[in-house]
Amino acid sequence: MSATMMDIARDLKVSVVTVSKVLRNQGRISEATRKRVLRRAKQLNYQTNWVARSLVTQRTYTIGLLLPAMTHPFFAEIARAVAQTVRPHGYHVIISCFEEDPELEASEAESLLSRRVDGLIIASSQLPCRLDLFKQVRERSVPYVLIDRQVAGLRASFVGVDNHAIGRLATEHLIARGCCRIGHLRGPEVRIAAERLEGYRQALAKRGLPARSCYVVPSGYRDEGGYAGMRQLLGLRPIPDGVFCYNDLVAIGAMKAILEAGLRLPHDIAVVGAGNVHFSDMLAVPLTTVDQGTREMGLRAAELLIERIASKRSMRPTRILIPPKLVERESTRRQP
Amino acid sequence: MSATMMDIARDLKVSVVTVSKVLRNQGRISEATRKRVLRRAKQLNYQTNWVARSLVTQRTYTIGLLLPAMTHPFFAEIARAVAQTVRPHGYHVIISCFEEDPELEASEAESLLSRRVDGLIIASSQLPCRLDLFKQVRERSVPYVLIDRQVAGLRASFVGVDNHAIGRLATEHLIARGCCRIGHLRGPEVRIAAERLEGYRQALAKRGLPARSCYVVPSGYRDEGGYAGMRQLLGLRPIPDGVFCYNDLVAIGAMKAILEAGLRLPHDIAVVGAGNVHFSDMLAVPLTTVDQGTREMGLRAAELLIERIASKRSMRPTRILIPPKLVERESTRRQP
DNA sequence: CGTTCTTGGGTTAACGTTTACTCATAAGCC
DNA sequence: GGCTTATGAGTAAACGTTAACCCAAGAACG
Repeated sequence: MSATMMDIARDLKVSVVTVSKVLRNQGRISEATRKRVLRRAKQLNYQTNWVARSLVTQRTYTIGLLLPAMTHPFFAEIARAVAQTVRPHGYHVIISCFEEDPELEASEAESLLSRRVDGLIIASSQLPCRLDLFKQVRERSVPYVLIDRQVAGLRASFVGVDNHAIGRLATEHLIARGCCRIGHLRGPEVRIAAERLEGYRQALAKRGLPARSCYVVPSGYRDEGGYAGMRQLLGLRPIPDGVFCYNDLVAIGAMKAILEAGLRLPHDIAVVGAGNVHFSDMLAVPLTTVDQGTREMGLRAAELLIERIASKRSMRPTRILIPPKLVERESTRRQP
Repeated sequence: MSATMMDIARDLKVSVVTVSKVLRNQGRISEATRKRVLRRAKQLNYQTNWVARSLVTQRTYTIGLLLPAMTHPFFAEIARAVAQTVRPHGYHVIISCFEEDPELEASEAESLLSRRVDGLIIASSQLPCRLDLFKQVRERSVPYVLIDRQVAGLRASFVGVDNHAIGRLATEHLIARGCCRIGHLRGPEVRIAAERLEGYRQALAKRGLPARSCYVVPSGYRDEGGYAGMRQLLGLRPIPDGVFCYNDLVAIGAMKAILEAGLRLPHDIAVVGAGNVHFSDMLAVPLTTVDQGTREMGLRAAELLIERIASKRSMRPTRILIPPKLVERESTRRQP
């Protein structure tokens, strides 16, 4: 199989500890033996056995990333940012997707702990908020950071975007573009969606526009839901002249419904999404969206986690809110 | 910290081995002690320490997935399929993205081996085909399966799609829809692209259509490249009336260029993509594409790998080619 | 020259499991 | 009742490292 330190030690007639010290650049070792060990290691193609090292150091240099989905561009982007951020620190990432299934989320979290990950980044399915899960995690004193989705009733470090601001920015933008009957495809029943909805309401109120409850339609978090939701909005009279969508995927579904109905985009209805996923500006009608700093979210969460792992003693929970930015494209570019 | 078998053993005044046997359901244990151990384990909230177990069993129940990118929907889908397939077998997946950087690919592979993954699934950056990397892998006799991208000169198990067939299907479909000046955005300089190009040529030849080399334009593998490539095609006279694009992302870029030029889709130019990524049918003009069975690719690769891991002795390399399927949508729906 | 450092290494014991044996005791059998 | 055979456990060693000490020999010093 693969060579061990013992092999090197035996060949060179030194102790394993000497080899270990050389390979870790630690302790006093004469230049001569250092060279010999290094040379033999290279010859044997030695590679650290991380399993053995982890057992004694109690550090696996692995973090777990618990995501609802990874085919969703938003989470894929997060995963990428996290992986890139922790790599320079020597960490690897085990990604576990629970496909929005809380049962699976719990069992995967357990499983990751069992593998002794050094820390966890979690975008929890917050549906039945599984505080017991987090009690478990805390009990084992494994540092963790929540990302994107907060969990009610849990004091924990969190990195996310300011969802109120997203709702406000998007809605204010629609108003500025002359829309006065603004609908909202409000996504699934999660806190994030509620916050964006709240931002939407605030913006309407601030401009003195009416908030008609039938203009707010649930839409899930994918395009299919956006398509269905938009068709529902199109059934109303008068139809909205602007729609703020929970996210870009929902917006894509919505735009499709709009175009299918023979309406002009953005002339008849303007659309704003949220998330600024990569292909949003490559659509037939490039999508105006609110960038939620996905990359930065992943990056900050990873940095925060690494910091927690490094400093033994538990620190106070930190909250980081990324300020969103409006990105204007064709889907709202019209005369007020 | 977390409870160990020793804790349980001490409490119950039995040996660790007894505990171990109970927890693994192995060896003869009386029902009475079995119950006692299980109860205490639950009380202490015991969880297998996989690091320790891995050290002695030489199995980590972790596989490495080496991908060029994970924000690309195609690879995200593969990652998902792989993870879902191996989970029931108790495996976790460490995903490592090398962002199309061969250096990073090599170092990540090494790093995964160092962590003693039980197997590897690799979509190699085949650019400078790093046979040395694979020699390494083989030397450690870690089973691996190549996915999507073959590596020239390497006899290894491979799961991919029949790329000639993709080129043929797409091109024949365009011909059947009445196109006679068929362009091709041929993607990056990789074997897959060459195979699709070959399929494209075969189809043209079979129908006696001319293969004009200026109609074949490189395009990278993302939408930006497709956009640029299509603009180049639009500069030709006569312009093509049909385009087969390396993949869906490229096709999206191409469609954008077409619409921007004021041409009608599919009336003036029909477009076929490849990959059938999730949002292809949610575009303004839903994209006709060739489904490459992405999910099945991931699934088959994972199954193959698990099989290899299970059967100690090395088996002969297997090649699995998934047959592609044409999915017709609006982007080619026109009268012949 | 005796004492104290420094240098370069070695010893021993973990880390938390599993594996391969061994060994009492009780049961079964003629 | 003496023999074999199940049964239910235990012992010792191993997996490949690292951590905490220890120690001999030479150097430095007064």
